[in-house]
Amino acid sequence: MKVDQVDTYEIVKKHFSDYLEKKKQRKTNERFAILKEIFAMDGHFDVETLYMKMRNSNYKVSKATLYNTIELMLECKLVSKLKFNENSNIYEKSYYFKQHDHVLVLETKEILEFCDPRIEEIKRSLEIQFNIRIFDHSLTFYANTIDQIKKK
Amino acid sequence: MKVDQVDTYEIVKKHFSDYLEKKKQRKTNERFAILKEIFAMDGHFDVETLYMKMRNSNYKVSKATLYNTIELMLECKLVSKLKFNENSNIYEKSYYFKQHDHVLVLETKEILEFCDPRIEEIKRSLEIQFNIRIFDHSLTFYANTIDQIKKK
DNA sequence: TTCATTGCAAAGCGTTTGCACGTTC
DNA sequence: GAACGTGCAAACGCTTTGCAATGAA
Repeated sequence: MKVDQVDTYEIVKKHFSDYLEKKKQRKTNERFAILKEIFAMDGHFDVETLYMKMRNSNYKVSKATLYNTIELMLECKLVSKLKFNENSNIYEKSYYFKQHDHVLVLETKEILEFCDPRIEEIKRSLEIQFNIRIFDHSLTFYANTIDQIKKK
Repeated sequence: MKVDQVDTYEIVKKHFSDYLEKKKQRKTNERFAILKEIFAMDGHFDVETLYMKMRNSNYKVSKATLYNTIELMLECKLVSKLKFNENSNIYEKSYYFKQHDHVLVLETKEILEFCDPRIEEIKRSLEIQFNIRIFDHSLTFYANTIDQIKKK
């Protein structure tokens, strides 16, 4: 099922709204404007880009508010934070995507996504081996295109 | 074979020395003092801790030099950078350890290490699927101890 | 002698904080 | 009308940079 952007926004808006209510947080225009902007972007984004986009939109917000709001979205899983390198945090909207991992292609700066069941198997082995309960993971592969290899 | 610290230092010193020569970089006392300090520490370290240790040692260096030197060690694989969270970069000496991944245990702040051949299998699958050449990866699991689960 | 490397302090950069003002409940 | 949320600018913490002095080759 392909869901267009308007529908997507309405659904995540309800999700966010419910979360705010549950946490007794206020439903401000800023928060919904940010949510809308994030879900209108495709793929991944960083705070600076989001900030610029909102400057140019009809609803300007400060960076403080952006960070505060993204924090709320992280809590309710509408957004997830990717830790590719320590100088630039990248986020992605996450509501409609099942859990996945990433491949960074260096030359093209592409972020490929994949989902491999063997991760889950490794997780189970580790839980038994160390007697722990794993609740999250982060896996990123770094790659070159074949073309790049040939050039070298 | 168990290698004691002195031997370890002599071997990595040669490795580092060779690398500096190859890259036409100077062999300064600071660089070797930092190498010695890192390989005398066990496990992982952050820049601040290393800086403090060196302050109290008989060879004081500036942070600028520390960062510069660590950069060189990253290049020649004597040290690797762990990206657990964006506020605190953690490094580990890496010459004698084969490639491995990490499990962070939240309550105890333990860093467990493991090595699982299934990662290599996933890597090969991705290379074929996306027609790319993967040269590195980063995998971290986040866990709680079973005790912690029970307390909740 | 030459010029890479160093130490120091200042600058950068992304993120957080403090406070007065504005808005939701 | 009582907080909570916001914008702004200043503070933060880690890392990098600029520059004069040092020292490896």
